[in-house]
Amino acid sequence: MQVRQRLENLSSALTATERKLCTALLLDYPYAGLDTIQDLAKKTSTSPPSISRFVTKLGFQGYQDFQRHLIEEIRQSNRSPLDLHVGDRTIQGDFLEDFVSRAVSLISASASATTSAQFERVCALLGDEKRNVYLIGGRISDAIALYVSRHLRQVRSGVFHLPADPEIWPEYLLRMRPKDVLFLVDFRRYQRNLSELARRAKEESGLQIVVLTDKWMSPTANHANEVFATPIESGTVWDSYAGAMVLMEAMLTRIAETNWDKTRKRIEAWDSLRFDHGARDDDQ
Amino acid sequence: MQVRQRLENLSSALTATERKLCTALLLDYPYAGLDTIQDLAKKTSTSPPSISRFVTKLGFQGYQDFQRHLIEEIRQSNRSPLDLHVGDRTIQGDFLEDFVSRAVSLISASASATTSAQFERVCALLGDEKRNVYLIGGRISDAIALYVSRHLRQVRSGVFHLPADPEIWPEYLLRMRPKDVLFLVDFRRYQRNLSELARRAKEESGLQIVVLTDKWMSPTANHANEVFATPIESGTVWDSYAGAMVLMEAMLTRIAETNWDKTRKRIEAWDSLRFDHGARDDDQ
DNA sequence: TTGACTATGAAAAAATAATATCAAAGCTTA
DNA sequence: TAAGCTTTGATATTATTTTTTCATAGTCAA
Repeated sequence: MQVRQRLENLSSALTATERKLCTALLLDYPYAGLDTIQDLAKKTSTSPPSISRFVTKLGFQGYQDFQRHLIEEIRQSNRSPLDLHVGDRTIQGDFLEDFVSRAVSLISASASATTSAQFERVCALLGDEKRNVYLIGGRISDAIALYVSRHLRQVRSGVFHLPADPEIWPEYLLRMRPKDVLFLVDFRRYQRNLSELARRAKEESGLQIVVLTDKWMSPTANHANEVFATPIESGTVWDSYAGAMVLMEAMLTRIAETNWDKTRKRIEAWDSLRFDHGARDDDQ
Repeated sequence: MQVRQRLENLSSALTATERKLCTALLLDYPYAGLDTIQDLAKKTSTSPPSISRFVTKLGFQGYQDFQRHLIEEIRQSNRSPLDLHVGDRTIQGDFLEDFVSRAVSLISASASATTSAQFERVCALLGDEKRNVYLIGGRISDAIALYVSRHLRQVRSGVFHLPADPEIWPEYLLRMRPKDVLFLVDFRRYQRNLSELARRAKEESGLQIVVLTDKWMSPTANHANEVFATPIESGTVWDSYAGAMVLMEAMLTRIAETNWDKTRKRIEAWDSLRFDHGARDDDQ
């Protein structure tokens, strides 16, 4: 029987340490198990005895026997590297596997819903340090806005994540200049106050507006210069923002790579200033 | 350099015994070299010292070093499509498309690094309304924690997203009870104050700790009852949290579907209470 | 044929790795 | 809260593996 399967079979009867080991073994399967018992213990912050007991529990004679099995598995599956992956699949509970395949199609779809010209335009816009960037999202989608703003701040200055409270927005509205960019994330159930914000920002300062939304198009999109529309229907009770997330990661990567020299210096400077006890800075 | 290549390079300068070894190694490459030195000696009718000398001659530190190299070669040759990208920084062809294919492999990998039993356990834990849930993440990964907490709050009560400022944490620490759950998101560059938080929370209230991290395992994981380890290497300048994100979405979906009746009622009640001008509530 | 050299493996030594033991810590249950 | 059970890693022990040492056998040139 595959080691992998034994892990799965036993996984309900594992102790905390054993679960840690199980996780580590699966994450870099099957190579993690080819380390010496000491190295593996160190990497997983457990101890050799625990590992020894664990593999016994899995039904092997000992650690070396366990390793021989792993090697044998590799050898067997070598004929087609795909075997390993196919093996992976069957082990997963249906739910996760199923969910992942849906997410994968969403992601592919959201990439193809974006033209590379548009993608490049937005990257250039957000990467342009002469423009301030203001970001905000809806109740849930603000997590994406936060993710983008935290990354963007590592690349450039002039990034402002608007607070949730609309009372404070005017303060930002007053600061916006025509060259600036307002980046809105708004998925369905759209929030009226966001499109209100977009309208007023456009009216008062005429800045560029970029909206990340779904195919039903948030009303915010009416005021937008650029719209990323990503599919979000996962066929489950929640919408999935995975497509949007990957699109944003692609965008952030593009921006950072385009200005890599500057980015690198900025991150280095940033690191040297980090409070090492790790107080996280607030997005103002 | 590949072991194979080293063998070929040296093949003209080999003694009789060494040629025998060379043949045996190539005949069942690379697995023959994964035997113990004694077994290999027996199979090739040579002796351990000869083999030891031979691998030294090939340029390795010793037999174990030689084996490590072989394992690394196998690992390389079984690389997933994702890994193949690593290294070539400059993405040619369509940037987006390429990025997406990397993300897809990350997502599949993070699903296969999680056993369904573990997945179910964590879902049950976070879905259990008798337990309060506290969430927080690192500087960037807090976006994920935020995403999870916003969703979770639609499903159940007793969800608290900790603020970034550690000064305020004690207030939450005092509230934590043994049955509660602390959900931490911490990807590399780990933040010391998060593991400090985990340690103190564990010490003072003995609650359950669930950690979402990467394969290098945040120090936070030492205090954890459950660890989700997801791959994050995108082969670009930033790590990608897409795998983690999808895993979280799967989890949230699972939780919502399990308690669907309650969830539906909760969302309906929530909607009727919404300030329609859409002031977003703060995660306290 | 001899002597100088190399190649080789048996045996011993060393290094390394794995497991058993045990005390302490953690968890459960009454 | 205490007693009893389980889990855990430090330490000690044992087992295994690898390398060194060294004597012998083989090879080649003179």
